[in-house]
Amino acid sequence: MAEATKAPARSGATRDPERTRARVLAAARKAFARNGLAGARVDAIAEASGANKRMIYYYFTDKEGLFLAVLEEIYAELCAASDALDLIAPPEKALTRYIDFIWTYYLNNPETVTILNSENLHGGRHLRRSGKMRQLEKPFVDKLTGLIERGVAAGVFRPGLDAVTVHITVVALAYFFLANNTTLSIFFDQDLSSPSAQRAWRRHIHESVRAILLA
Amino acid sequence: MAEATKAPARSGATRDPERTRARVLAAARKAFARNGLAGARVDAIAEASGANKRMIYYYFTDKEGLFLAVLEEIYAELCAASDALDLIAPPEKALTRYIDFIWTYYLNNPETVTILNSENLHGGRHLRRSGKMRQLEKPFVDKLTGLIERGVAAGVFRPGLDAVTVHITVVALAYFFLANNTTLSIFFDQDLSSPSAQRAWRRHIHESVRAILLA
DNA sequence: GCAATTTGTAACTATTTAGTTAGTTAATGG
DNA sequence: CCATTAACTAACTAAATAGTTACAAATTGC
Repeated sequence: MAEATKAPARSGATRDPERTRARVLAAARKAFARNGLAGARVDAIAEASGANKRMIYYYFTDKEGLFLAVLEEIYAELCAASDALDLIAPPEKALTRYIDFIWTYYLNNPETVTILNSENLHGGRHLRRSGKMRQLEKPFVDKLTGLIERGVAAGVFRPGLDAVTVHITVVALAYFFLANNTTLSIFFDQDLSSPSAQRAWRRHIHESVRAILLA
Repeated sequence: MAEATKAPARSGATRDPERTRARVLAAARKAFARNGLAGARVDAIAEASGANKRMIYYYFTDKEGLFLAVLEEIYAELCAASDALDLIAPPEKALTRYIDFIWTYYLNNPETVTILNSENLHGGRHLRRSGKMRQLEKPFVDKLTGLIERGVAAGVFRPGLDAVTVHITVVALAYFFLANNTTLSIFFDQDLSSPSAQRAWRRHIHESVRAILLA
C-alpha cells in the first residue's frame, strides 16, 4: 500500500532506491549462498549489483546488516509460499501435496538452504535480533495442525504427532538430502544429484512420511 | 607401524612434530567449526595451537590443505566409530542400537556437523581431491546391509529398502535437527536445544525409523 | 662427530578487506 | 525556483590476512 505513494515506479528513472536495494539484496544473496558470511565480499556484491559500495552501507549499515536483510527476505519468501499452499483436501491427498511443496521448495531454492546453514553456523545471532521473524510461521503451523487433526479424526492418521514434529521430519528428509548432497555422493560413491536420484529420494520421502503418519 | 620407528615418542621432548601437527589440527578443527573455512584465521589457529604459523604452511601447504586435513581426520574418526559399532543382534535390537549410535555420535560431535556443512557449502571440492576418502564407508554399509537382509529374511523388516537409503534417512533425522537447531528454535518459537527436546526427538527418530522399516 | 635434513622462530610483505570521508547530482516541498 | 533532503559517486584508509624470507637450533644418518 505504501509503495504506490512513496515510490512512483518511474520506468527508466535515473534514481530508484527501491531497485538499487533489490539489486544489492539479489547480489548479496548469491554471494552469501556461494561463500558464506565471512567468505562473501562487499566489494564483489557492489560490483555485481551495479551499486556503489557506499550505498550498501547507506542502506544496510554493515555486512551483517546486509546478511540479516537477505535472511529476512528469504524467510518472507518461504512464508509467502507456505501461505499460498492449499491443504484443503482429503487428508492423504493434502499430505501428498504438502510433502511435494516442501521438497520442491528446497529443491528450487538452493540459496535458501545454504544461507540458512550459514545462519546456523553463526548460532542464529542475526535472526534472533530481527524483529520481523516472530510467528510468521504460525499460520502455516496452524494449517498443518488442521490437516493432522482432520486426518486423525477420520482415522487415517495415527494420533500423537504434532505439526511441528511432522514438519521438522519432512524438512529434515528434504533439506538434508539437498544440503549435504555432495558429501553424501562422495561418501557413498554414487551420484545423488542426478534427476533420477532426486526422483527416487522424493518418492522415498513420500513413502516414509506416510509410514510414519498413517494409522 | 611407522610411528614407533620414526617418532620415538619422547615425553617432554623439545621437538615433537607429531604433537605439533596434532595440536594444529585440533585448533584448526575448532576454528573451522566456529567460523567456517573463510572465517577461520590462520594466525588464530597458530596462536591457539602454540605452533608457529610457518609450521602450519610447512605441514599443510596452505589454508585449504589444513581444512582438508581436518576433514580427513573427522571422516576417519567417524569411520572408526562406525567400525566399532556391533550390529550382531536380533534385527530390532540391532536397529535400535544403530539409531542410538548415529544420534549420539552427531549429538556429541557438533564440530563434525558444522565442518561437513562447510564442505558442502564449498561443493565438496576438498574431499573430492582427497585420496583418503574412497570407500572407507563401505564396511559400514555392508554391515547395515547385513542387518537389513537379516531383518527382511526374518519377516521383521519390509523388503525394498537398501542400506544407503536407510542410512541417509536416519542421519537426516539426527543431523538436520542438530545442525539447524537454532533457526528451527527461532522459527517455531520453542527451545529445541533443551535436554528434554533432544530426548523427545531421539525418541521420535526411533519411532519414525521403525515405522519406515518394520514390516 | 659432522654433514644433511628436519623442526622451529621472528619479522616481514603484498594484498585484500570492511568501512569512511568528502563531496556531487537529482528530486521534493513550500 | 530555491532550500532541503534523499540518492549516489570516487577515492581513500586503517586494519587484517594469507603466505614468505631468512635464519637458527635440534635431530639423524653415516
